[in-house]
Amino acid sequence: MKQASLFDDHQPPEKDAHRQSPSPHTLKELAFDVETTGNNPMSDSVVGIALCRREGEAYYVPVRHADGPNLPDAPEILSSIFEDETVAKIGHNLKFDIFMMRREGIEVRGPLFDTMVASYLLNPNWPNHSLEEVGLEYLHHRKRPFREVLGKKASFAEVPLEKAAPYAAEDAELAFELRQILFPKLDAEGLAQLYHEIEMPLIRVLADMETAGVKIDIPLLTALSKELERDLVNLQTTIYRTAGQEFNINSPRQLAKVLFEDLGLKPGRKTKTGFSTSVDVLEDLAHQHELPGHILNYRTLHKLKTTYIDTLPALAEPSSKRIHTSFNQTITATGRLSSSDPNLQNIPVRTEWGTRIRSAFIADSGSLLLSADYSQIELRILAHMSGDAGLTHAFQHNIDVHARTASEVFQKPVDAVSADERRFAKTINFGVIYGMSAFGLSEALDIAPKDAAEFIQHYFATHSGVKSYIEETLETARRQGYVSTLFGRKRQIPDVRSTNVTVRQAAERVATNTPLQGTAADLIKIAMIRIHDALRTKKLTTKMVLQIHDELLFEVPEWELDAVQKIVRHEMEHAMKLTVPLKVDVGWGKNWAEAH
DNA sequence: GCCGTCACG
DNA sequence: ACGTACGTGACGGCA
Repeated sequence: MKQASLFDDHQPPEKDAHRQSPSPHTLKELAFDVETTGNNPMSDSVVGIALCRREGEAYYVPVRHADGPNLPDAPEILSSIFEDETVAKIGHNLKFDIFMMRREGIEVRGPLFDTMVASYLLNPNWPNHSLEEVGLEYLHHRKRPFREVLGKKASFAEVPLEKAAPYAAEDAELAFELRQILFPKLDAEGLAQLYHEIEMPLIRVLADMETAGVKIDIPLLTALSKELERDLVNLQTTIYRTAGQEFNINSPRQLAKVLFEDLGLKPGRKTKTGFSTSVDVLEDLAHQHELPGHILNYRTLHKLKTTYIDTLPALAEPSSKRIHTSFNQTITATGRLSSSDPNLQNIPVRTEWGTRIRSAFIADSGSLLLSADYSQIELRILAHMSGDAGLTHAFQHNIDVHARTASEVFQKPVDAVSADERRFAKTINFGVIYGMSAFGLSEALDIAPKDAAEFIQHYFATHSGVKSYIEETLETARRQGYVSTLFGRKRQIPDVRSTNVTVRQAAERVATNTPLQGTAADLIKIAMIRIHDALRTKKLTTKMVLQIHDELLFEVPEWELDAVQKIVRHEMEHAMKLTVPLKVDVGWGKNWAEAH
């Protein structure tokens, strides 16, 4: 690849070298890449910006290099280009670039073409859609490692310009060339609509969510930490006394030795490395000995303390007390988002301690947190996609779907279903979504595999629509090698053709689950885009702050509560027109625990 | 850097 | 006989 830049001749640039750039108004498409001091959008700053408008012609505009010239009027030039709605912006991971440009006071406007997201839609199974990987795959271009360019310098700003400029220019040109390759592929794969109508608009929504962040109550977490520390010390003493020795409770290996060698308890499952000490094993052992119960308590509290209570305050912005997660758009194989650094999609909820931790997620003064979550979204999608008569009828008439499943599986009137039978049915309904096996269901219900097989048989006997839907999905997967969501998102599942039974059955569960989980992901993404739009159009200052797969969390000024509640409910319930209604539960309060 | 474990949907 | 529910991310231990 030709690397053209303003500084190809390795001469220091003229003071107004950037004026060699063509007039922004002649550009219709612009590939760009922002070079930064690091990769933390909250704390790092822009070093320079690479631009490419045609093959073999890339420019680098230094902004904050140690060796200058750092073009004093670059911001005006750049904003006139980047804020031009008629210029499509091409980049690899545009969310990051949008962030960094915002930090420079420049809003990236116009249509987006993100080559990282394009690569993700083409193959969501890939673990890594970095520019290095994607460039290698589609352009057979081996990118020079950033580490190598950085050398011993602490920041890209200290890399000499004659070295920095060609490197940066290459990134912008790579994005430009990837766009030429990936655009036709998206079209050919039927992914263009999903890309342009969902994934690209979503980038700005996610950027705004990450910028907003969510406020935490640090004094509350500090108090919880102290209380938890006392409990843990007490538990540790109890554990050492009960075990008759001191050991590292957090070491599965040392724990296994204590339980299965020193105390002689009967081991359950084995892992690759030794006997398992996981929760289901310890629960069984708790019938034989006092120790496993204490270990389980210790593990739970230790997990909550180290992962959440002690970690979150350190990650908050000191001035605002807000936490800014990353919402990753190109990670999951099904189309869901993921959240990291920190993960705010796995904040505890199921226990009393979970509630206490959620009460530390708070709204700013004068505002409330509003939570809106889809009720049984994947089962409703299953009803729609399968056309199963019973499931569809239940949702259309707002009937308790788990009780109804119980009545059919246990062959008794809905009114006669016991709480236990309903719980069983709920697990079975989850099992259907996961592509259940008799073994998996037996583990989940703690019953014999034979009995689980019987439940499954009863289930499919009374849900012929679901049965044939799953059979057709698997047949389609075998024929075309992939499965699709309602909105056309694809996931390749080559292993459905494997001759290895275990591998094939695992692939079949994936093939069953992916259209359901993936359609739910499409649906909430549509809702997020429309809500984001509606909030802006109506000039509301409410901020969307979190997405947790089937739930959206908003920070709402009190006087906007009524209006926002209506918008959120409407957009979530009408994101797609299905044969069954979508139901959304809305709640609000001063903290996340109250909002639920 | 991998493993086991466990937090969530 | 095998070895199994679907999708994630983060922690501590250990090599």
